Formats: sequence, structure tokens, C-alpha cells
Amino acid sequence: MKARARGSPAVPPGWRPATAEDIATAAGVSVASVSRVLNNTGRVGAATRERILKLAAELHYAPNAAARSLASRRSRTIGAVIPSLENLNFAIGIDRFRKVLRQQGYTLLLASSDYDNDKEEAQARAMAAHGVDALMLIGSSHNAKALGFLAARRIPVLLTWSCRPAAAGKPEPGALPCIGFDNFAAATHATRYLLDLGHRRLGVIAGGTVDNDRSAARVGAVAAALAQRGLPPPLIETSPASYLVSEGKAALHRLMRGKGAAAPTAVMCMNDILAYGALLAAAELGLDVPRDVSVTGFDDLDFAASLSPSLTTVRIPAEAIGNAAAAWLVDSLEGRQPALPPLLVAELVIRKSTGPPAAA
Amino acid sequence: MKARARGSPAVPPGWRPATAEDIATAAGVSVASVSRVLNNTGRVGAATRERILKLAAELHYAPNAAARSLASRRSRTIGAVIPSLENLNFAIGIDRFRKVLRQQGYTLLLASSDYDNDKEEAQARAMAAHGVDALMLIGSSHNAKALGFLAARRIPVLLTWSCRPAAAGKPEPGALPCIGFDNFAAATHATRYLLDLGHRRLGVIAGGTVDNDRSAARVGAVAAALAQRGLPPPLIETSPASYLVSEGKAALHRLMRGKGAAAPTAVMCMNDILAYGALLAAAELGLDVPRDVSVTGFDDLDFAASLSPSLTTVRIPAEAIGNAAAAWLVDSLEGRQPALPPLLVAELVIRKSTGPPAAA
DNA sequence: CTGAAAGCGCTAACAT
DNA sequence: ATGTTAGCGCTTTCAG
Repeated sequence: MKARARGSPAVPPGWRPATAEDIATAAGVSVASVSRVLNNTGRVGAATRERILKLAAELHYAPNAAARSLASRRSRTIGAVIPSLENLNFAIGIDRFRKVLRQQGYTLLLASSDYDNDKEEAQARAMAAHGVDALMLIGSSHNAKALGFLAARRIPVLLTWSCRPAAAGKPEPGALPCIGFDNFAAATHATRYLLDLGHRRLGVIAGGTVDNDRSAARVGAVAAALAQRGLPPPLIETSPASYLVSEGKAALHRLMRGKGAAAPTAVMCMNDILAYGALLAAAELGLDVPRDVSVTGFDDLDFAASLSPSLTTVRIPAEAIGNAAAAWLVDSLEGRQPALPPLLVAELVIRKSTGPPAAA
Repeated sequence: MKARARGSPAVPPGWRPATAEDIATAAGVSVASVSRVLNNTGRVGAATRERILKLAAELHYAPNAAARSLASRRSRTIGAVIPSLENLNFAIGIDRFRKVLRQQGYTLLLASSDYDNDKEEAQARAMAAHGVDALMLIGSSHNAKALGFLAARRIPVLLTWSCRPAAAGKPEPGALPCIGFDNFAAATHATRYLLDLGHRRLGVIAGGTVDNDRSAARVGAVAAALAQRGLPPPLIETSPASYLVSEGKAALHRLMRGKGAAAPTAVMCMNDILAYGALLAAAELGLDVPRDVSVTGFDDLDFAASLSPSLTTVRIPAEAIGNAAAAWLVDSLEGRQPALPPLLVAELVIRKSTGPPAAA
């Protein structure tokens, strides 16, 4: 069916969208009744209800969102500002978020911050001006000004993705609600797995950690796990551009270059893209994975299982987060006072890119 | 800086966003003047203008979007419905689109259709109800009902991504404006390149082509180019789930299995993810790329250059499309009657995954 | 150049 | 159970 600008016979030329008043007039009732029926609020006789519903359908009635917002002081619109759409994991989570929202009659306003808290604040203000009923933010590190502003405007905020254990389930008073998983715990788990395999010298490849508490928590967890066992701190390579395989590649080269026996026997990458780059670099260096060096990722993107060797990585519950966040926010806005779900789990998926160090 | 729900001293507890009337009162003028100043419409004395602007800043005034829309019958909101956010190329294009829009004071309403024109129609209607001033759609194949509806509601529609040559630059009367590139031409170019290398038996791995004119055009172009030189038609493998490397992998296996000397010497994949899968499958089959089989992709995603062998692919101007589409739409809504840019170019990027067939 | 006034289409008391 | 009546905050004639 080809595109065409005109020609549908369904609608006369000088057409104006039907209003609630049109329906009221046609049905011989008041706009109040129309509003009641269409919003399922207040009692209305079964007969008139039928009539109104029928007319609404016939006239292709769709409520004017602006008028509705203005009168009700609710926009049925929810904002989300995420670091970047180019991170597939966020894209997947947001897609679920939007779908659940729409099923409940809400619309998503989306913005991205490029991993910059100041931009995030600007976006949050723009969303406030657009009258969002609530806002979803990624992570737990945000500008105090932004949060203060949102609180003052009484705009509910839900943090997602990364939670400290205490913030999920039942947040301590004064803290913002959060739905997500514990990045620190997940990275700790992965680190211990490597340590239990016999590794002693670990390398870390991370994206920026500045306005990124997820990444910061993960890197911190590795260091902490190592320290706890009295091992030397990890060799850390960070690069601001976190989602380029070329960055992962370059970082592994830096990590191994001229280190000789001091080179790490395992390298933990803070996302799968970087891990992929690392795998590529290992091949270039003639290093066998996992014999010469083990590599882990984070995210479990589609391709992780297909790499060779297949990638050991931490699976992030992006869809679950999107679903739960949308559901909770809507329930919350509708006054149902939903309980915050417990911390979600990020599961370590063990595949072929990790093994005991050759020397062990 | 840690999250906290309260505590910013900047805003008193029982605070209500400032309205135009607040400013008017404070400045000792009427709301009409305030509106005029804030919208740069109608003449206002320099002195009062100053005063109003100053007050607006002090009171952190932000116009109420709903009221503005209701009164002006323009929402300064633009909708976009794309097939899927999980396609990185769309994510990149949309991100640019949104950024340009925001710079111009417009807000993006985003939805996805899962490559299903009926869902697209539903989303378009939802956007209409939300009062979008214009709508951006991907590709040139859409439900007539949806298009008719949009035309009846006088909602300007801009097609993007894929254009037939005639639709860009200056569309023929009655056709919708389009900003994008010519998929048919791009695929034709890639096919001829392979043919010139000496290939005679081509394979094609494509995602779904049902509500996807981009994919359909590409596949059609391959067949046409082959026919034009009197060669046998391509072996085509399509799979509905187009963005999984596992699909690409399976498809290449099907393409080569038991074909012997009749197996294609070159396989064209309609996106880089599928191409990546194909490369993986080739390795599994012990096939050398490009000696035993050449592989091409489409998109030129970040990783394409890093694969081994690096991938020959068609670079899609996603960012340029996003930029141009937003700019044109805004100019158009503001009555500036912008000219439609000429067809954009999708460039063939030749790398190492293609070469002459072994037999040649 | 500026103010007054009339809505935009809908919701939400308050009546009946 | 249904109608009446006010606005929501802003833009926009139309006067002055």
C-alpha cells in the first residue's frame, strides 16, 4: 500500500475532531455525563452510558489531551531521561517501559542526557514544563538541584536500573524509590567467580564513571573484592566513550602492553561492547581466551552468546526493570500505593571466555 | 552527589509554578503583554519587555504546555513512530531528531511499531489525540487508513529513511514529503560491485519484508541487478526476527548447506547484525571470508570496521536524516516553507569481507 | 503599544 | 443519576 496524502473517503474535507460537547449534544445529555462515562468516574445510567459510548465510537472521539491536562492538572504523561539511546540495554528497557505505560493510557516523553547530570537536569526541567505526572531516571546519582526542583514541584521520581539494596523494597524515609538491581553485588559476584578460578591479577575496562554510578559501583566492587582477599588492586582502564568496540580493543592493548608476567590474567569489562573489543584485541595479540586471559562482560546483549569464545557476562534484567517501573509508577499515580518490588537480580552467565589462569 | 527527596533550599514548601498572570501582576501589566513578550509576537515597549523578561527569569517561569496548546491549537510537540528502538540505526537517527527538535523548542513523542503497520496506525492515532503538530514516519509503506486519518486531521507527515528518488527534493503533487536515501539504488550499487568482482551466484539474508519497504527494496534491487545481467536469481533467506546475530548465523548455514558448487560465492545481508552472524557461521563452517565466500552488510554500525575480516557494508546516513528531518519539520511548521533536501547518499564502504570468488 | 475579554475542551465540585 | 457552573493558564481578536 503506497503512501498518499489524500484520498481517504472516510473523512469529509472540512473536518474538526469531535469534542465531548459534540457527543453530549448528539446524545442529548450534558458534557459532564460524557466526561463521567469516558473516565469511568461517578455513576451514570446504563442507557445513557451505552448511548454515549456508541456515539463516541461513531464520531471517532478522542479526548483533547491538552484540555484534559489543563482541567485535571494531570497530563497522563510520564517522562524518562536516560543516559543514551545508543546503549541497547536502555533501549530495550525503555521500550518495555513505554509499552506498559501506553497500555495504561499514559504517554512517554523521552530524553537523553549523554551521561551528563547537568544535561539531565535541563531535560528534567523541560519535562516539568511539559507537565509530566512523574519522572523516571536512571541510576542513583543526580544533581541535587534537579532533585530539589522536582521535589518542590511535587513531581514523583522513580530511580531505576541501579539501586543500593536499601533503596529497593522499602526505601528509607527521605530516599527516592528505586527499581533495579545491585551493581555492586553483581560485580562482586563476578569478581569472586574469577578469584575462585585462581586469578590474582585482574584488569578492568570501564566506560566513564563520572556521572555514572552504575559503572562506578562496578569498578568499586572489583577493587573491594580484591582488597578483601588481600590481593593487589586491579589495573583499571577507563575511557569516556564507553560504547565503542574500538575503545575496548585499545584498552586491552594498553592493559597487556609490556606487562610481561605482570599482565592481568583476567579482564573484566563493564559492558559487552567493551568486552567484544577486548576479545578482538586478544586475538590480535595472539592471546588465547581463556587460556592466556579470561574476559568478562556486562549486559548479556544478544551477540554475547555468539562470540567465540562465547562471553561470560552479567545479565541485566532490562525488560523486567522497564515493566516493573512503568507498572509501579502508574499504580502509584492512580493512588494504589503499590509496594516497591524487591531488588531484581543480575545473573552471572558463565560461558567460554573465562577459565582458570594458565599458570594455575 | 547522592539522591535525596527533599532538602533543596531553593524552593519553599508550598510552591506553585509561576503563571503568566503572576508575572503580569508583578510587572504591573496585562497577561496579554506577557504573552506577547514571551512569544515575540506583536510589538511591546522595550521597557516593559525588559521588566517582563527579568521577572520571568526571577520567578523561574515556564509556560504551562497544556494551556498553551489548548489556546493556540499547537502543541509544539512532534511525534515519531519508528519500527524498533532496538535497531541501533533508528536509535541514532531519532536521537539527532530529538535534539534538533528540542533546540527549536519542540518536544518529541516517541513510539514504536514493531515493524507492524497496524500498530503504527494505532500509535499514529494516539499521537493525534495527544495533539502532535506533525508526525515523522519511517519508510514509505503505510496503512492507507492511517494516512487518510492523518490527512483529514491536517497533521503534516514527513516520511524518512527510505525514499524513492521522486519523493525527495520535490515530491510529485499528492505524495508525501520524504527525507532519506534510495534503498533500491544503494543495494543495486552493492550488488554490481559484487558482480564486477566476478561473483555469479549470490545469496541474500534479509529480515522481514512485510511492512518493511526498505528491506523489500533492497532485496528487489539484488534480484533486478542480477536479472539485468542475465544471471540466475539470488538465493533468498528471510527471517522475521531481523536483529539477532543468531538469525544471521542460521541463515548462512541454510544458504550453504549441501549446495556444493552451487552454493553462493557471495552473500548480501540486509543489516550488519545479520552479516555478523553470517561471518560467525562461515567460521564455523571452516569457510574463509572472502576467499570462499564474500559477505556484505548494511548500516555500517560501529563494530563493522572491527570485525575480522572487517565488513564491507553500506553506510546509512542516520544522523543526517535525523537532523534534516527535524529541521525541515520545524521550518515547515513555522511557515518557512523550506525546500526538501535532495536524496541523501548511502555509501558503499568496501573493506575486507569481500573479494573475487576463489574460482575466478 | 497595551488592555480587556472571550474562549480553547475538558474536569470537578456543587446542585438538583 | 444528571445538569450547572466555574474555571485550568494561555493565546488572540478587538478596542482604545
